[in-house]
Amino acid sequence: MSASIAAVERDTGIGKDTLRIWERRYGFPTPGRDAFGERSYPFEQVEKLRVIKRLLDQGHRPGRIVALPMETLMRLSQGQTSTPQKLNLEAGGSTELRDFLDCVRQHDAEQLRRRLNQAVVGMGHYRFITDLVAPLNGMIGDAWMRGELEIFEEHLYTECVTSVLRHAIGNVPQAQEQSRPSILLTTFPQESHGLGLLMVECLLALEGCRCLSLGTQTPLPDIAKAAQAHQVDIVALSFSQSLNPNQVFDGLQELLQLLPSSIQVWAGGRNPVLRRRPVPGVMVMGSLELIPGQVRDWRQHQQT
Amino acid sequence: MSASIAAVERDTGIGKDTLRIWERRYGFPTPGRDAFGERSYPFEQVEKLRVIKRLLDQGHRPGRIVALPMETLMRLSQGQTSTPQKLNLEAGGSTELRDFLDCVRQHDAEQLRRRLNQAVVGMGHYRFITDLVAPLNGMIGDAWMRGELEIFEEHLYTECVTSVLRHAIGNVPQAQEQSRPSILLTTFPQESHGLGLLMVECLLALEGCRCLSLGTQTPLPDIAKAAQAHQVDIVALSFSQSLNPNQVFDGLQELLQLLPSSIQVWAGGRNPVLRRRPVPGVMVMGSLELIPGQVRDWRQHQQT
DNA sequence: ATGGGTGATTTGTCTAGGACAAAAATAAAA
DNA sequence: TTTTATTTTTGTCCTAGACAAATCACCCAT
Repeated sequence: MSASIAAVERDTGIGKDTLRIWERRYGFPTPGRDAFGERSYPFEQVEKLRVIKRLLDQGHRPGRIVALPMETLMRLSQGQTSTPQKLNLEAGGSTELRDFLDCVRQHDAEQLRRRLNQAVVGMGHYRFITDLVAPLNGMIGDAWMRGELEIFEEHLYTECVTSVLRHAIGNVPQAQEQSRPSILLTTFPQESHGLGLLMVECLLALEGCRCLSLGTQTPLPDIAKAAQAHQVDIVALSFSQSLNPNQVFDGLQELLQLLPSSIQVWAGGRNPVLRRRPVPGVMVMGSLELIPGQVRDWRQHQQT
Repeated sequence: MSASIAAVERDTGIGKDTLRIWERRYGFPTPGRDAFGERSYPFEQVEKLRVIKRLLDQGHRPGRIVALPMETLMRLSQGQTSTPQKLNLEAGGSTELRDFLDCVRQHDAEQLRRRLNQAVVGMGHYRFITDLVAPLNGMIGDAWMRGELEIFEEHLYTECVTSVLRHAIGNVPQAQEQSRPSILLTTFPQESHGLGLLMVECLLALEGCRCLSLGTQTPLPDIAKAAQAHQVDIVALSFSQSLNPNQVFDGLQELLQLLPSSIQVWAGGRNPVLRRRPVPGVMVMGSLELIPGQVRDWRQHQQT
């Protein structure tokens, strides 16, 4: 059971060049060679690389951790939470959130979906997203970071929430054709995570915006073309943690050049680069709660 | 207006290695160099590369087309249809289908969604998928191949259909907890196209199967883990044209090894490799219409 | 004409090691 | 303590060569 360098890149998100140079610099990984002299990564090393990737996303540096033994890495993973929000830590999430998490752990998709649907009705769309889905996403992400959750369990969760959210969006009264701002939603080509986008779409629709989603992974030139074809006021993008920070930064700058200055660019999501290295001209939405205010600001500013 | 090699890879889907070797072999592209000696691709060349990528997906070979002037490439794009189905050609699709296509061309998402929703109610779920969505997908794909449709227009279409389909699936009476076969649905990691999966999910749900979708892009080991954790009877996978045939073939074989032989693997989608090089042990669903029959077959076979 | 080999060509992906700018960490100065 | 300069770290790009697998082109026999 061993994988080619391309397969490892795909499964870990670490580039081929990087894998090769780690081998040279840090002495890990140490792939064998197949009959053709090509690198062949044993399964355990791929597992370890995935743990390393997690830790890198958390802020650790390669030189310090790549050569470490698996055991030490696991210990590092345990003690840490990606978002140092006191809220999550002190209570380990409210009891209600824990119930949802337990559904995921027990693979009970039916019940999870049922409860989510109840929550939408009970809490209303806005709070459902800000107070339930958003923190749950964080908890799921953290649990996965700590290795407590399998990837397929996260997928199952994502699929359930997606389905419920899409249904919820369908129930938001459609904005008028001419209502503004009209907003184009999508993600960059490498970004396959579409849940954040859906949450934003719902919140924007609640504010009476005209939403136009292209789904995930739209090439940059096409984002620009769509924005102009539909004459939108704002382009909203979502960036998950998994994205390469450089590509996010470069991509945003490139996109700004492709768009007329009259169209604003809003960026949100958990990707650390947004806070660490803000791109001039891009409005960074640090939190979902800021969205309604931003929409109101836009409208005020536009009326003048 | 010029792009780095990483940006070109992102926007065209052509790998860095490939871009460099085309330059050496075919004399195109001919990027300039920036202040650091790194390749800098002019905008027009990126455009041309995207056209080339389209033609490659259609079956053309690099050696024949990469060096050709833009004008010739455009002419090549025009005359061709990917699926030589007489049906599409002779009438250009029924007039009803054409109406939907026009909605896409005119960027009228609202009307498209409205009409799709009407169609679901009017035709029923089954025929909506087999007689409307499936051929429409084909027409949209062909139009894109011919360069008549922008990528963002295709994205908009996909997003609309996805939304309508998800809503439709919500209305299919949920199968009993214990009903069988229970089926796990997902795609391979490289495959981001989730529409086919949704169509299949809907058809299977109509047949009373217990569907469990993981969404797109699940790593192979996790597909196997999920299948065993949920004790499904069948793993159903969808493969679009864009996927690398090798990866499909290798991936399917690898998956079979990870799964116990009691779990069947069903594969569907437009990817040519499925028909050209069938994988022993994998049931290939050449057409959506075959699904109900296959489910019935499974049940009969299982009762014995 | 059509089906089935066989050799030649095409093509993507891998390998090697070197180079260097940008980011991050550390040390030094205010 | 804050600011500035210097060192280290780190990812990505570079060149150039190699080769297996897929595909084409050709010939032969049915």
